[in-house]
Amino acid sequence: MPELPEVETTRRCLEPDLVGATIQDVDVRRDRMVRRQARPQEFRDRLLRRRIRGLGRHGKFLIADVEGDIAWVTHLGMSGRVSMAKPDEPERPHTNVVIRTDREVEFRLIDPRTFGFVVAWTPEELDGSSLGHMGPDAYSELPRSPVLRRGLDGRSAPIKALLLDQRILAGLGNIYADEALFRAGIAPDRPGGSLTGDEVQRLRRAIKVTLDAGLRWGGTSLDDLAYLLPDGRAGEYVHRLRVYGRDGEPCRRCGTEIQRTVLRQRSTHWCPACQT
DNA sequence: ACCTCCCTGGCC
DNA sequence: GGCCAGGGAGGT
Repeated sequence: MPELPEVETTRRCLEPDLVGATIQDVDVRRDRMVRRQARPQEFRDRLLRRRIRGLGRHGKFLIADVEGDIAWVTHLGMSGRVSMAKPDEPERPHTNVVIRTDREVEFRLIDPRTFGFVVAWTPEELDGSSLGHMGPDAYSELPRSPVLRRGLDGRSAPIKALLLDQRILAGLGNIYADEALFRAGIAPDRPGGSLTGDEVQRLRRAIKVTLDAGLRWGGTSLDDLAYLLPDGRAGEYVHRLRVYGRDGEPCRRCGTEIQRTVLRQRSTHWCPACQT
């Protein structure tokens, strides 16, 4: 489930331990995790003995700025999470990548489904990657509503699908897209181009409020606890979700039963009374 | 502008 | 045993 609030929460947790640290060891236990590297060996070679200068994020991508103009990029996919642990702490199952530095705790990427990945890219490779074709960050670069509206103009695809398209806006996933549409009072299957100026303004505001709330509560840890903060705590936003995963339960605002439908192969949760 | 597939684990 | 799951690339 890692979406923008989970990745940003992860970033904030990692920052004090990673920024300024020098990478001493790179251990890839599953080759699949470096599948986006042209040559798998390059991941290790480009990071070893280099210093981490900063830690950023764009959309759902975590980006470490490494000496030598290398971007160490981590994506958590569907089931990934990072754990910062002392080397003598037992490893959890599916610890697929371990990176040790000159600091006390090591970076462990745990990812059962291996949809996540790590990669060390040069600036040119980064530009040519999906990261290079990503829209503005939904949290730190959220465009004004007239700009957003131009992006939706003429689009017949459902607004839910457009919110998930990272080339338009980067960072929303299935949970926060549903939550933002509920807050905006907009039905998920509305064609993007059919939204009025007022509706786009409400949607923009709803995205901001939803992401802020998700961040404030440390992100969303669902029942399976696939996502946890790097220190092992659970994100508490799951208790404040308005629609996601609440199908069959009463709408918190009007009491109508929350519906679950499938839109573009993704589960979609919404209140048929509040969202039109 | 769509589907399909990549994986593993958990739940019914 | 079958179905479901936070994401995204790749092919048609």
